[in-house]
Amino acid sequence: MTTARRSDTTRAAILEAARERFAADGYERATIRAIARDAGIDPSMVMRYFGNKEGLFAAASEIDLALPALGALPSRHIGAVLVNHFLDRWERDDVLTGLLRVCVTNEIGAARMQAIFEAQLGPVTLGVCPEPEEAPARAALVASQILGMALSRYVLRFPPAVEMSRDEVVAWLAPTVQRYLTAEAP
Amino acid sequence: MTTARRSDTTRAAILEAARERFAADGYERATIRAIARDAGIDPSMVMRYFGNKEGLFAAASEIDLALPALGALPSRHIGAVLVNHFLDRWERDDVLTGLLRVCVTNEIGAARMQAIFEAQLGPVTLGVCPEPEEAPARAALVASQILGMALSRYVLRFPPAVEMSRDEVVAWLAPTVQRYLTAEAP
DNA sequence: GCGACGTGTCAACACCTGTTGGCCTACAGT
DNA sequence: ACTGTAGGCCAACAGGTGTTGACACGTCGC
Repeated sequence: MTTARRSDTTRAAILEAARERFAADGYERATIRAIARDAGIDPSMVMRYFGNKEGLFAAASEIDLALPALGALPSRHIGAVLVNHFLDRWERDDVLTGLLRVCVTNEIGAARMQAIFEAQLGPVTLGVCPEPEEAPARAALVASQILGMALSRYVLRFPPAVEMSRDEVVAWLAPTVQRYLTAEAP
Repeated sequence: MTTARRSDTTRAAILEAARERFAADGYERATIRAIARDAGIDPSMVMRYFGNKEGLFAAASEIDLALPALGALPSRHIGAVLVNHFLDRWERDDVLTGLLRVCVTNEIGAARMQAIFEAQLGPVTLGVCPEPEEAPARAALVASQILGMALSRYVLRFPPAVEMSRDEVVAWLAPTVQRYLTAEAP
C-alpha cells in the first residue's frame, strides 16, 4: 500500500501551476521558473520530480477521457451528446485548453491531441457510421468542428463565439456532428 | 514614382524566410537569427528594416484577402464557393498556416486572424443570412469550421484529414457552412 | 576628388532559458 | 541518540534571445 508522502502536495502544486501556465501561455512562454514561482518552490524541484520540461508537460497534460456510456442511447441524439460532452470536458479544467495551445507548436502535444480524439471518437464512430472504412475520415471531420469551436471560443476568444450560450453552441453544432457521423457519404 | 532600390530584394528575402519560419515553428521558436540565416544576411538587417520582431511578423503576415466576386452567384452555392476559396487561400502559400500557428500564443496574431475573418466573412454573412443581428454569430460558426479543418489538415496533420481529397473536404464542409449562413436559427 | 548616403557586417550587451550539483534541514528507523 | 535519507534551496553553468552601436564597403551627386 502506498502511503501519502510529504512530497505529494508539492507535486500537485507543481502540476496545477503547470497546467495554468501551459493553458495561458503555450509551451515556450510557460517557463519552468514561472511555474515554480506559482507553486511556491524552487525550479530545481521541477527537474527532480519530472526530469525535464517535456516530462512536466507530459504529466500535466494527462487526461482521463471520462467517456460517457454511449451504446444505449438512441443514435439520433449522439451528436448533441457528443458536443455537450466535449464542451463539458473543455470547461471543467484548462487541461484541454493547454493542450490545444501547445499542440500547435509541439510534437508531443500534437501526438497526444491526436491520441485523445482517436480514443474518444474512434469507438463511437465505428459504432454508428454506415461503412467501417469511412470511420477515420468521419472522426476527423467531427474533430475539425470540435477543435475549431474550442479554438474560437476558448483560445482566440472571438467575441461572437464567446457570447453564444452553451445551448446555442450545442444547437448549432449537434446537427453538423450528427451528419458527419451518420449521413451517407456525399 | 518609386524606383527599385537594391535593398528591395533583401527585404523580400527576409519576408519569405520569415513566412516559412513562422509557418513551420510558430512565433517564439522562429528566431530572428534563423530567419536571417535563411535569407543569407545579418540579423541586424532585420531590425533595420522591420524595427523589431513584432514588426517583422506584422509585415510577414499581411494578406491580400482576394475576395471572390460574391454578389452575383446563386446563394445555394455560397457554401461550396466559400470553402473552396479558403482552401485555395490556405494552400497557395503558408501565410495563413503561419498566422494560425502564431495566433494561438500571440495577441497580435490573434487580432489579425480575427480581422481577416471579419473582413472576409462579414459582408458575405450580412448579405445572405435571414436576420442581420445574427450575422456575427453565424460568421463565428463558419470560422470555427474553417479554422478547425485548417488546424487538423495543415497544422496538426491528422492523417485522415490530410488524406481526404480536396473535393471530399468541400463536399463534406459546404453543407455545414451553407447551413450556418442561411438556415433559420435552431 | 570627396563627402553623403545606402547597404551591409561584426562584436557585444543585457537578459532569460533549461538544467545541474552541492549544501542544508528535518524527519524516520533502529 | 545517531544516522540515513527525502525534501528543499542556492548558486552557477552553458547556451540562446532580441536588440544595439560602431565600423567597412560601395555608389552616387557635385
